[in-house]
This record gives sequence, structure tokens and C-alpha cells, in this order.
Amino acid sequence: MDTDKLLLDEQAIQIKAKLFRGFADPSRLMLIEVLRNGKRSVGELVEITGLSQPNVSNHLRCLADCNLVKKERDGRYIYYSLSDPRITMILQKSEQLLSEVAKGVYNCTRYDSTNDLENNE
Amino acid sequence: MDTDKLLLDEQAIQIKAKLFRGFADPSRLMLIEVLRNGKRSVGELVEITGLSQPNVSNHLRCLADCNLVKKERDGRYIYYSLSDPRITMILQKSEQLLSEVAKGVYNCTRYDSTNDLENNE
DNA sequence: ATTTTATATCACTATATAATAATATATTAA
DNA sequence: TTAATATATTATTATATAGTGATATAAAAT
Repeated sequence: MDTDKLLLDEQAIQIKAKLFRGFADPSRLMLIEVLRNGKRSVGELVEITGLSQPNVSNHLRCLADCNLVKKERDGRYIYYSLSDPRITMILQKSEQLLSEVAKGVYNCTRYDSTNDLENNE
Repeated sequence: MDTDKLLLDEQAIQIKAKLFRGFADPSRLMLIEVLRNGKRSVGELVEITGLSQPNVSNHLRCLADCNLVKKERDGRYIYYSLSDPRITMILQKSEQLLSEVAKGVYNCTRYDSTNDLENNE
């Protein structure tokens, strides 16, 4: 009914969706997971993730723009770290949720390029 | 170092990113927010969100495939509801996080079509 | 000053996917 | 059965965006 419409603050939804987009890409999520263990330079992140350097920089900029990570220069190196411990909490909650719904998410190939399943539902 | 690489279970990352993609689209997030108040038929969701019926159905299918929502038929109506209370918990945590980083997320126009900001950083 | 190293930016391409329009399916009512 | 209603599917289009290669900027070392 109309009580629902009141709860649908368009702008709040947009912002919240944007936050989740920070987590919604495998490369960015990889970076965030690594940063859960502490600050890392861009070079280290490149080394650990195996992503290209420009790709890492681009994703870090995206995350930094959204305040999900913060940067700190030390000489030639720039160290990135998570901006808020609640980011880790959200990831933890998500892991708990996934332990139950993982199967469904795994089977969700709706938007997958690797759509090579042979099971028909 | 290498200890990080061990933590980077590729498949786990992919699945987790997929979960967040469920939340990362404004239309889907809207649907989820509405469902936080209880089960709704497709028609009600169309009415409340203002999205087109096929669009709602498509997003619901995506969410259902990923086990984020469950469906239940009653006559001609199909009622959708959140599959797990932890979904709500994740959203709550995210709201708390957003209360602090919202400004940054709001200003994050990196991938925005509505890129009409006049402030230069 | 020049070179080396670390990171960022930019232009471009390819892919993913959100939205739409048209149509199909399923359930109930007449 | 036929009509009406509710939901799902499909094909298509347009847009968003991830990744790459080339280059630029910045700091330190020679």
C-alpha cells in the first residue's frame, strides 16, 4: 500500500545500491578481501590479486571515491586500507547468509557468460 | 604475501560478488526493501515500485534464482517474500555504514549517467 | 638532470545487463 | 469453452562498466 511508497526514498535506494556495487564486482571484492588483513600498496595488491596495475588503480579509485577505502602516501608507495570496520561486518554477515543460500547463488547463472550448465529446471 | 593468496578463493569471491549484485541494482533493492515489510504479490510490487510488470518479474526471477526471495502461489497470485532474515540484517548493517560514508558514496559519480556535478576535487 | 619506480589517467573495446514491447502461460470466472 | 486477470518469457535495444594498452604524473635514486 501507500505506507510502502513512503519507505521508498528514491535517493536513499540509489545510494544504498551504489554502496553494494562496490562489493558486487569480483575484482573489487578481491581487493577488499585482501585489505581486510591490513593496508597494502597498489603494487602489493597487483601482485596478490593478479590483476593488471591500471585495473587495480581504477577499482581502487572507485572504492576510494565511495569512501570504502582510504589511501595514505608513504614515499613512492600509496597504501590503501578499509575505511571502516563495518565493511568487514557486512562481509561477515554476508558470509553467514551465503552458507545457507550459497547453493542458489552459485546456480544463479542468469547473467553469466560462463553459462555452461547442463541441468534444466 | 602468499598468505593472502590462500584467502582468495576465486569461487568464493565469485559467489559473494554475485550475492551483492542482488542488492546492487536500484530496482532490485527497491523490491527487497518493500519485501522487508512482508510478502507481496507481483501486482502489488508493480503498483508500489512503479516499475513495469515484466521488469519486476525479471528482477524477481533473478532474486529467486539466487535464493534471496521465495515465491508461493495463491490462486492467480504469486506472493514473494525474503528467504532469510539475514538479508534484512545485511541491509541494516549497510544502513549503519552508510550513515557515515554516505556522503562519499553519494559523491561517487564515477559510473553515473547523471554526471552533472559542478564541483571539482 | 636523468633514470627508475610507483601509481594514476585516458581512450577504447567488449561484455553485461537493465528496460521495453510483444507474446506466452497459468488460473479463475462467466 | 471463452474471456479476464496475473505472471512469466523472449527478443531487442541501449547503457553501464570491466579490462586493456598507452601514456602521464609523482617521488626517489643515480
